[in-house]
Amino acid sequence: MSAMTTREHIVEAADELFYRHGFEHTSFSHIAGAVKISRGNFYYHFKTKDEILEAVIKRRLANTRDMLAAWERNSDDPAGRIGCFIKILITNGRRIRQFGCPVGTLSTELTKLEHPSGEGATALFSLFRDWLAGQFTLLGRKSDADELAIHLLVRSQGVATLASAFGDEKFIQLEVDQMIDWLQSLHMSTAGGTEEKK
Amino acid sequence: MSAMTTREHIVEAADELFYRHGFEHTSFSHIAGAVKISRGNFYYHFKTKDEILEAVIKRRLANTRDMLAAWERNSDDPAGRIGCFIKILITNGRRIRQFGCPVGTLSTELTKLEHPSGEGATALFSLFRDWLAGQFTLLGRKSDADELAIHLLVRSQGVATLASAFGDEKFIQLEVDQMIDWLQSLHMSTAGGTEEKK
DNA sequence: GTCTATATAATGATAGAC
DNA sequence: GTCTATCATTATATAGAC
Repeated sequence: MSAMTTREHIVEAADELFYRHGFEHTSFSHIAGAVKISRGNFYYHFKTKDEILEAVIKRRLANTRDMLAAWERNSDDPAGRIGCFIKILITNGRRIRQFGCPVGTLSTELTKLEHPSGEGATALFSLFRDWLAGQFTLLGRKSDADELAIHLLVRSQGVATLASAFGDEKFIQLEVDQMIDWLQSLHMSTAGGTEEKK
Repeated sequence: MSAMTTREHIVEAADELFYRHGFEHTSFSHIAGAVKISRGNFYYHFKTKDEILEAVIKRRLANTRDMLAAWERNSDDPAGRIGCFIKILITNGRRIRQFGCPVGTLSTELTKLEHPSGEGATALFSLFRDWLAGQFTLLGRKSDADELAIHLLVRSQGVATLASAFGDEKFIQLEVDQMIDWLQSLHMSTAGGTEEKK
C-alpha cells in the first residue's frame, strides 16, 4: 500500500525525531532505528545530516502551505481563517505541551547552533507571518497587517513555550480565548472604521 | 583582584556558553577554552557535565532572585515593578535578538533532551511567575494574579522567540509598548474596582 | 589544584560485498 | 538499494604525574 520511498520514510522519521528530541540530539542511529534500515544505507539517500535537515524543512514548508490552503478553503472570511491559526494551540495541544511548537523550537535550536539552515526555519515562520498579514489586510487592516501578524505569532509562540515548560493545559485555553476576543474586538473596530470611510 | 575561585569561573563561563550555543552543543573543550584550564582539571571541580548544568541553574536562580529584589527596591508601586520586567526585552534587547531568552531557550532544550534538570529550568520560570503574581496581587488582582502573570510571561517569551528568529528589533519596541499599555489599562480598571469596594 | 596522557563510547561518514 | 564492516573525530570521563 504505502507507496513511500525509503527516502520519504527517512525524512518523515527525521521530521518527527527532530521535533521530539531536537536536531542535534537526534543521531543517525535513532533515525535508522525508526525507519528500520541500517546506518550505512543512509548515505545512499543523503550525503550528510544537514541534507536531511534541509529535506525536513522543505517538507515542513510544503505541509504548512497545504495547511494554510486548507484553512482558506474551509472559511471564506479572514477572521475565521485567523481563528483556525489560533486554534492550532488547542488542536495540537497535547504535542505542544510535550514538545513545544515545531517552528519555534527548531528555529531557536538552529540559531544557537549557528546552523545555515536556520534561515529555512525562519522561512517557515515567514510563511505564517505573511499569510496572517494577508488575512489582516483582507480584514481591512492593510496599514498594520504585519504588526498584527507578528502580534499573533508572538502570543502563540509564548503559549507554546510556557505550555511545554509547565506541561500545563489550563492556561492554553485561557490564552486562546483571549486571542479570539482580541481578534473579535479588532474585527469590530475595523468594521466601524470601514463604515466611517463610506 | 578577582576573588573568584576556578569553580566559579567554570560556572560563569558555562552559563554564558549554554546560553549562546545551548547545553548539548557546549563541550568541555569549549568551557575549558573560555576559562583557560585543561579539560582534565575539570573533573576536580565537577564529576559530570550534568553537575555543571545544575550549578549553572543554581547560579541563574540566585541572579534572578537578586534582580527581582533590585526591582522591588527601585520601585514602590507594583505597576512600576512589573514595568521593569517588561522592559528587560529592551534592556537585554541585543542579546535576546542574538540568543533568545535564557530561561525559555534552556527550558525548551532540556525538555527535548528529557533532561532531569528540566525541572530546574521550570523553577526559573516559576520564580518570575510567582513574583509577577505577587505584584498583580498587590495591584488588587488577587483572584486572577496567576493568569495575569502567565499572560505577561507568554507575551515576553513570544517576543524573545520571534526577535531571535527574525533578528529584528522594530517589533520588540512595538510589543513592549503594547504590554505597557495593557498594564496601564489593567491598573486603571483595578483602581476603579478598588474604590468601589470602599 | 592543575596538568598530560589515556580509556571508552558515540557520532558522522566511507568502502565494498551482495 | 541495502547490508556489514570500518575509519576518523569528538565527547565524556579517568588515572596518575607534578
